Amino acid sequence: MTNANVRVRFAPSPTGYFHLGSARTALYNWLFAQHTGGSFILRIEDTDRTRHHPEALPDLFDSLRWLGWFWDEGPEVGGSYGPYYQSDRAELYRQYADQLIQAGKAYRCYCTPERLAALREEQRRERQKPGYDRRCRHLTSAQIAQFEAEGLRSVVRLMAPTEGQTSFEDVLRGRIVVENAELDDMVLLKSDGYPTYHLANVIDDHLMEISHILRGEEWLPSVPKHVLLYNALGWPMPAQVHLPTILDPSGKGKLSKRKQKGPGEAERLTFIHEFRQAGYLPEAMTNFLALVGWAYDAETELFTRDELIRYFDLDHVSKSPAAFSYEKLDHMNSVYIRSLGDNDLANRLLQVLRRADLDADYQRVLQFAPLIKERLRILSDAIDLIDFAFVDVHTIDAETLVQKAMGVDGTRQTLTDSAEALQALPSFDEEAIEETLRGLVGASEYKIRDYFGALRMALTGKRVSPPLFETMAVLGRQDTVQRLRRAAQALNEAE
RNA sequence: GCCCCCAUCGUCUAGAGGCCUAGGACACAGCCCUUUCAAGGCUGCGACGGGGAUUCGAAUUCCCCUGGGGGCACCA
Repeated sequence: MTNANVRVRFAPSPTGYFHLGSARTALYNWLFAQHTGGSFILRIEDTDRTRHHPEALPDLFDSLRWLGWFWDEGPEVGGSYGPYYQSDRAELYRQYADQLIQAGKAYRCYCTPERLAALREEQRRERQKPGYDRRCRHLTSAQIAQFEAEGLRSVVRLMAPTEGQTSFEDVLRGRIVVENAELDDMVLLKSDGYPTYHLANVIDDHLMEISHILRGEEWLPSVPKHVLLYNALGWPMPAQVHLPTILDPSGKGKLSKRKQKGPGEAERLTFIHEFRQAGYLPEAMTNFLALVGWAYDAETELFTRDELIRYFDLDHVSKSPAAFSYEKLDHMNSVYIRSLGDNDLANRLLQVLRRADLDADYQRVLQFAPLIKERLRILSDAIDLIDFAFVDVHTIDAETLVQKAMGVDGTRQTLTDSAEALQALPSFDEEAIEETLRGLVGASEYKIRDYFGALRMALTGKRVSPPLFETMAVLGRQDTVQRLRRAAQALNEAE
């Protein structure tokens, strides 16, 4: 399907950092626009002045660009349907609100927040449906004049029908019908003069000529109210597509926008910048997120960006909520890391290592890249894996250095023998190292596992490391021999 | 409480009446490979929530129940 008239928007409100749930919504909008050749619009719904978070916007823009989901219109890129910040459009919303009042389709309500809270409280106690009781719906002009004279603050409410039904078509879910009695007179304009989501979103979607609304399922219940608004304004409604919720990994409840502890005490990653920081690849994030709520066929899970764009369609978007699996993301990320070229990987690792305060140099990282490539789930795994290569002295605990089967003397002997043999090698390359060391193990009474274990420990200070011979070759003769000798020395001192 | 949405392995899913003794992936278990850890290979475990109805035939259609999720603000 190619339709240049497709215009979709991602419309977050800047109240916090860009998180997984919003990201999936943004992605589907972006993919749908790319797929259809339409436009992807970014609009900032900043009409709640009390919840504005100063870092939200920079975080959002950085994250979207990092992911490569560029917007065709919106902040920092412009467009002919602006402004793209709702706070800059406030006057517009007031005009439409006035227009609705003039037409008798909306009215001013002078009820105080306190009265409304008390009303809700009472309704809750009486087990009644919460909702505005429409007290101000039929004020006389005299009453209105009096309230205005008293300087009472007011909001504008929609005059919703009390009987009949309202229905609409959701692309994924089909026809949805609700009783108008369930709807109440929603606030369109707040007392501070700013619009509510409902008013602003309807007006902007219309004026910006949005063709499809792809948004989270949590908006489904408010669509009937929007239908009323579109009707009151005499506008056609864009196609509605309500995306399934992303659930917490446990499958219990919506994925939180805030920090959440996983099993154990580990804090789960929530914000996109955290995934970036941890070393998830934007390609993998895009691929994985696309699959939370959409599938191409029974088999395929790995998609390039272009394939995603080519294959993505609304027909295969799922209706049921999906739990977010961090394990599967990790797996996919590791697949993407393994597919990276050595230079590419080295460049990405360099940043991660330096951020971890390691004095890493490109050449050495490049040499390690192929050795650790298949051992990384996320880029920051590299820190634990090869930090030893970028520190001069590492203290090795004699306790762990000594192999049980070899004893202190045996371990020390192994280290010095190996150091000597390696020192004497004509050529210090991987093959020569392996041949020599295997020869030494064969001549000794020890098992390969123990023998190499001691060397690994001496060299890296770890039980787990990249392959031994390759690591030695990367470290070089001098460094390797020195590490082995220092370790042997440490055993002397420990005695 | 009321309203809306949803329902296949533990999780993500394929499945649009016979191709299904239900396929793939993650996770998990075992074996192989192996200098550690990974990666890789092989094998295994494992699901159509329940009940009716339609039909020659239902995971696929309809109804009820149950379960899960979401919503009921001068927040978006």
